[in-house]
Amino acid sequence: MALLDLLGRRWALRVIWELRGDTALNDTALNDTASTFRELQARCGGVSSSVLADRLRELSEAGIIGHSEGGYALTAQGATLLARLAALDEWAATWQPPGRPPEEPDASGGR
Amino acid sequence: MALLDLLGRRWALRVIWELRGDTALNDTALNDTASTFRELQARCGGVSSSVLADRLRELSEAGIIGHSEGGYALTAQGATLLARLAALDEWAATWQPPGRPPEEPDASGGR
DNA sequence: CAGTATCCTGGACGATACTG
DNA sequence: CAGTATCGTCCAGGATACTG
Repeated sequence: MALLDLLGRRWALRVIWELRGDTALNDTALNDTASTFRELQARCGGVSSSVLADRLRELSEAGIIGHSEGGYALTAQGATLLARLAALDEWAATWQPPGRPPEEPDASGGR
Repeated sequence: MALLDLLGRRWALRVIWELRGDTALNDTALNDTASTFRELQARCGGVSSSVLADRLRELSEAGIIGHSEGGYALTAQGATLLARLAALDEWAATWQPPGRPPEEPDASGGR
């Protein structure tokens, strides 16, 4: 699945997660809750700007996020992806890796 | 999501995918369709044995796959994960990365 | 603020050889 | 067949400095 090439990269999922709530009404016009580069960087607690820029470009090219004056936000398509990811996240919450305590709800992008 | 640490690793998803169909009836007793190490290695077209062994151990520790006399198979828990992954795969099929032709259905584990 | 340009390093991955 | 043990390579990611 080529999708995993994208989402498996560090911070990719975290960026999407941090943009939950910032959803564009359509693919070109973003709403006013869009996050700026530095905002995202702060919310992702210390990604280096080079890496963040990489992820943002990749996700943009994939049509998952969009970029406008106001900043970055999920595209309509990105929002549908988020829904599926939420389902995975839900599974991960139920997930009981044998021998370890149940996972805390955690959206961290860290490895 | 720590889950991505696991699934993002090379071949991890491919292994799960190749085991689709080989589902244990419960977590300990595997059915007779379980795949052997060499079978899996062949189906994954050229993973080195060291890496395959790593993935199999990680996925086992995660309770996603199981190992018995007959070979490897998904656990009951692993099967529920597979379902969610299928939903993602489904999304990826609909996915239209702007500028590129629609994706072929592809379960390759390659990067 | 919003990125781009460089350089460096750890560790994942792959190949290969080996044991039981 | 079913793995384990070693070793070398390569590149994603991180740090940092810089431009507009």
